[in-house]
Amino acid sequence: MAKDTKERILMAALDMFSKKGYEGTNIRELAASLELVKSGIYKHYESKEAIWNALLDRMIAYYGEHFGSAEHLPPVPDSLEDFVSMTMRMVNLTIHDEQIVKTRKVLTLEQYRDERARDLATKHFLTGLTEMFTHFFSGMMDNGLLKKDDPAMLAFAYTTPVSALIHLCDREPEKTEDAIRKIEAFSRHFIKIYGKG
Amino acid sequence: MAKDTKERILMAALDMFSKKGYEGTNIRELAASLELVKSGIYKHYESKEAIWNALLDRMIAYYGEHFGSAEHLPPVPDSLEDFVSMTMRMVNLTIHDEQIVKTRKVLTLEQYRDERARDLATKHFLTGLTEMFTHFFSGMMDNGLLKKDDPAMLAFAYTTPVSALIHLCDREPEKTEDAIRKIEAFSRHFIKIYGKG
DNA sequence: AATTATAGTGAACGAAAGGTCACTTGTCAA
DNA sequence: TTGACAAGTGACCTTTCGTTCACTATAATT
Repeated sequence: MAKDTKERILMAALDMFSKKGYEGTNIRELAASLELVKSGIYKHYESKEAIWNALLDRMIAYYGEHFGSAEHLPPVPDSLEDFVSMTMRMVNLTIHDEQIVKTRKVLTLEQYRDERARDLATKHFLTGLTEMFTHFFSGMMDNGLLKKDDPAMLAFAYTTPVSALIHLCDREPEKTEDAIRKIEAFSRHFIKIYGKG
Repeated sequence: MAKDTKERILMAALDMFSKKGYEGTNIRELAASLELVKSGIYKHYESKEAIWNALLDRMIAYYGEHFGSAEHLPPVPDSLEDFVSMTMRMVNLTIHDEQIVKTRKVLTLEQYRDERARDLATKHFLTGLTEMFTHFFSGMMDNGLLKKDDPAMLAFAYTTPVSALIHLCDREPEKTEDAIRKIEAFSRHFIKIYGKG
């Protein structure tokens, strides 16, 4: 009679949805993975769709808390080397944190079916990262670390290649090491082009 | 008693798979969309999975024919303006050709479930484009249009942002015009940075 | 003209899906 | 100690799924 069953269901759902998609997931299997019988699930959620909605609520809230505001952002890098290592720290987190990986996969799989998933996908994959790095690049131009340019354009040009390789890791985890090396190489290429000095 | 029913089934499957995914697609509905009764499908394909495999065969073959070899590539651009307009032509094709859009969506939805879809997804979304533009950039460096640099790195840095916006169009078609403008802006930014003269 | 292969129909099937319900069990408050 | 409630069980229900099959209609072949 664990009190955290409701939470465990949510995490198991995230896991299964990320592997098989919403339609491919069935409640019996989900229950079994928690050593529970399917009717037990319905003590905590009234339907499969309710689980899905709760999960999306959670993902949206999590995103808002961790990436939505400027307070959780690292400080603007004070050297180009610092900028590279900040990127690599973020990349390593986002590639190796299972929960984040599963969240990306779920959003990838359900983006055409669910409007809220679609919107969150765009934030996760594009606009969120761009805004975040627009902030950094703005600061780094004031810093004198980067040549003056359109920070939003640079952020777009910087984050989307990184994002493409993160997606590659999600798709083909065996290429992770390679991808990380490539991200670092790209990062260094980038500061060589846009960096001052 | 149309002879092309087998082909029409494949196209209807591409359509439904791209909207609802493989698991979310059911044979009754697929048949109905062709004004056929579900058992009629089984006169042409022995199972749902057989349809899926035939569709993947088709997509793989199509990719090989159209993007796999250098013969279908446009010539290396002979001016930077030509390069931008070549990009925009390609982008417009890939965003507006329904078949290509659906193919991308299907690969997006099934990449974690099916190994062949996974491999084709990587080609479609990353390596194929990169190789193609490596070829162009190589030529344009010989041309004297671009500064000497690592053409593969430039291709990666150029195609992944474009690709990100193409994905955005797939996800949120109402943003297509905006995305196209942004691609052109990025393209011009890119040649300003890397172009010679 | 008779035959045969092909395309399509409609009813039916078994399996698996999501969901309900009466019931049991363990926990905690009164 | 008892009562109430939350958590979990197992049997069961309905619907939907993929698939099969006996049958019909049509077009091509002999």
